[in-house]
Amino acid sequence: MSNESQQPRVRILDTAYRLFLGQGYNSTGINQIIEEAEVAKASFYQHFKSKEDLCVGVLEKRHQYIEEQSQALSAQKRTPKMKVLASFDLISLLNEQEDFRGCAFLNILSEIPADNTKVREVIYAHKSNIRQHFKDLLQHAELADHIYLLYEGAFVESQLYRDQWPVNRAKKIANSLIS
Amino acid sequence: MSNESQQPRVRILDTAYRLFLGQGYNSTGINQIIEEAEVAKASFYQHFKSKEDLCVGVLEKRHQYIEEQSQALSAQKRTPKMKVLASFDLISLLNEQEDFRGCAFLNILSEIPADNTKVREVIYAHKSNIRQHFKDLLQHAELADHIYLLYEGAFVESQLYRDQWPVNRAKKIANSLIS
Amino acid sequence: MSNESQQPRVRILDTAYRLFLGQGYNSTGINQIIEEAEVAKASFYQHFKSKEDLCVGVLEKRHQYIEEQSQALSAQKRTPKMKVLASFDLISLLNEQEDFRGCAFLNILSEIPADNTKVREVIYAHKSNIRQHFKDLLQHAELADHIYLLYEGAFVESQLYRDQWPVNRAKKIANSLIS
Amino acid sequence: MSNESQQPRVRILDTAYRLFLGQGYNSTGINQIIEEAEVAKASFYQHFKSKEDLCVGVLEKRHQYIEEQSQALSAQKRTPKMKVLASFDLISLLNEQEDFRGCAFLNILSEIPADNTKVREVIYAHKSNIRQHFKDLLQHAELADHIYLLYEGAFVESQLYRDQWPVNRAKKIANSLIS
DNA sequence: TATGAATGAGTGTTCATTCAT
DNA sequence: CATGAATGAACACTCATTCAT
Repeated sequence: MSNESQQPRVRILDTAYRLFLGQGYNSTGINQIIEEAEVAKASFYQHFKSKEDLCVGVLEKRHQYIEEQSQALSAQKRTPKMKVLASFDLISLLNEQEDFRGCAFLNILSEIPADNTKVREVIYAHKSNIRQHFKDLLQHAELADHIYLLYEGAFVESQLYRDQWPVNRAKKIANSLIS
Repeated sequence: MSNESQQPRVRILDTAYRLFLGQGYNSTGINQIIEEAEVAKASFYQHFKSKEDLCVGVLEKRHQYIEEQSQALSAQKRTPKMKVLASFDLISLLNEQEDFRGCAFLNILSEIPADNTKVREVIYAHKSNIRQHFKDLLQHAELADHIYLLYEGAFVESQLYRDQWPVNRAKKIANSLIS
Repeated sequence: MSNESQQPRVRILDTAYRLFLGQGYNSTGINQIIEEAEVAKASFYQHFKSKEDLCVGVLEKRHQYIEEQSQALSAQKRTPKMKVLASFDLISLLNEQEDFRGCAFLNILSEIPADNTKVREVIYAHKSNIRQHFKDLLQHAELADHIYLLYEGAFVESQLYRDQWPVNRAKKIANSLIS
Repeated sequence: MSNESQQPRVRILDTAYRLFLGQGYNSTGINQIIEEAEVAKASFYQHFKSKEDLCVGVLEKRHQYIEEQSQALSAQKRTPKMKVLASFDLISLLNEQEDFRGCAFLNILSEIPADNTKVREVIYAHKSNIRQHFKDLLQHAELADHIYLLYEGAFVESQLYRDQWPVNRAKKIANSLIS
């Protein structure tokens, strides 16, 4: 499927998604995006009113992807416990597929100014969603947050160590925690 | 104590420390640093051969600060368990003092290119040190990593939620985990 | 004809041409070029991806100019011998017009790092072209190179002595060499 | 013989000589010189009041070296003709030893502003000296300048072509010119 | 709707030189 | 005599964004 067979907006979003995740938000310039997406600069600003706006779009796309993968992995499992543990498999999968780039949401959280409300809200929504997901499955708020913190810690640490050990460890712990 | 009463190198490092932590690495330009540190641009490059080099300096300073604070809080405690729990108090303290900016090391990890070895190594060393700290105190590798992942998760999540709940939760869990 | 009546790319090239020839490549900064060409800095980099790229452009423009002048002078002459001798008149003309700045190609050859392939190739192509020109006219390779070396020597020495004597002498010798 | 066993002035001069010839005048910064010469910055300015001043020193040293080599090659020859031809062997030698960097005097002539009288005079003196050398040997002003122009052309062209052909050709021509 | 030329403000870095000690 | 810290100005280059066509 060639680049030109897609709508400009889609091409921009796909390209930015790939670049923001692969090399970071600040390290990715508008020029690189429009060049690789093969769109004109003004076309870009027709579809996204700013780089920040694009960032929101990318994070929403990422959210959707994470959701899909999560549900795909979860669907094969029968018990809530196994569904929870599947979340850690998702991190493993992303680490492998994307060479330990870590959590796109947390990375961008570190890159944007603290007062960037719009982007922060998308990140907040995504993470709250995951947190709630654990709560829904486990029906035990404290345990859910325990798992959630392990999940987040494992994600961020596997990026730092460029190794799956934090995920493996966290999953093992989670397994022992959930009755 | 006025700005000029310090050595230029100290002024640069202090300023960069404050700015990198407060507004991020990429959002802080050399120009802002030298202006607020009141040094000439070439003076800056006499003391630090690049911005990356300064970043290493800042992270080392941060490491030192974290160590000092950690030991100060830890010194008041008698048992290993209480010393471990004191680590969570340190996050609480930093969150309060620095308005939930999160972990400087993880933030910068997200900001730099993945192949920046020098900076990554400082970050790696700092985090490995903390991980080892828990291992030394608890004499139980698995438990130590459990605590470590909670610690990291709590740090990163309190930045996102701009709230102490993740630290409080993590500390409470840690308290129950350690016999 | 005012500056603004031209396209930005043309204004940049004309300005750089004038400055590189008049004051040297390294002594001419991008800032001076864009200021005198009355274009924004980013506009410059839209048309030329680097200073080196601009240098290539300037040398190509110079090549064109030399060719035109050479053919203009040559066209009036009937015999190959007279056409060869006209080449020396070209040096005289340039020396007068441009105050003995010497050969732009050789000057820039001295200014750029030895491993700058792109620029070197333009210089090489220009000089090879001149050398071949003599060979074509004289149909005698050894004689042609003899003339070529005198031509180059005359160009470079008139720059040093800020005087036409080397050109006059070289032309006289050439006259006596060609049957 | 270690670096420190020499006087500072000598170390600076030797280093600058090597660097100016090897990588060019403008591409060589004061910092690189003092670093490789292992002298303090202020020590440098004690011995040379400016970079231009150092340049004069380097060119004088170069002049001396060329003279010595020239006389060494010349001394073995008996006739004036053979002594003249030895000059071309010198270029060959330098091309080999110094990887076709060309004539240091002409290179620097191209690098400095046209109004730099002090440096120009050293260059002028050196070249006048060579020109006079040919006149003295040949006792025939026109022939001497013919050889001189070939000599200069050969020097500059072997730099451009990174090949000995111009020197070989020029020497052969000179051989046939001198009775 | 789509374009690409144009922009001002900024990036990190290096220059040759001076000065207090 | 020797030092190394300090400097202002300049370096080549990139940023996200706008606007006339």
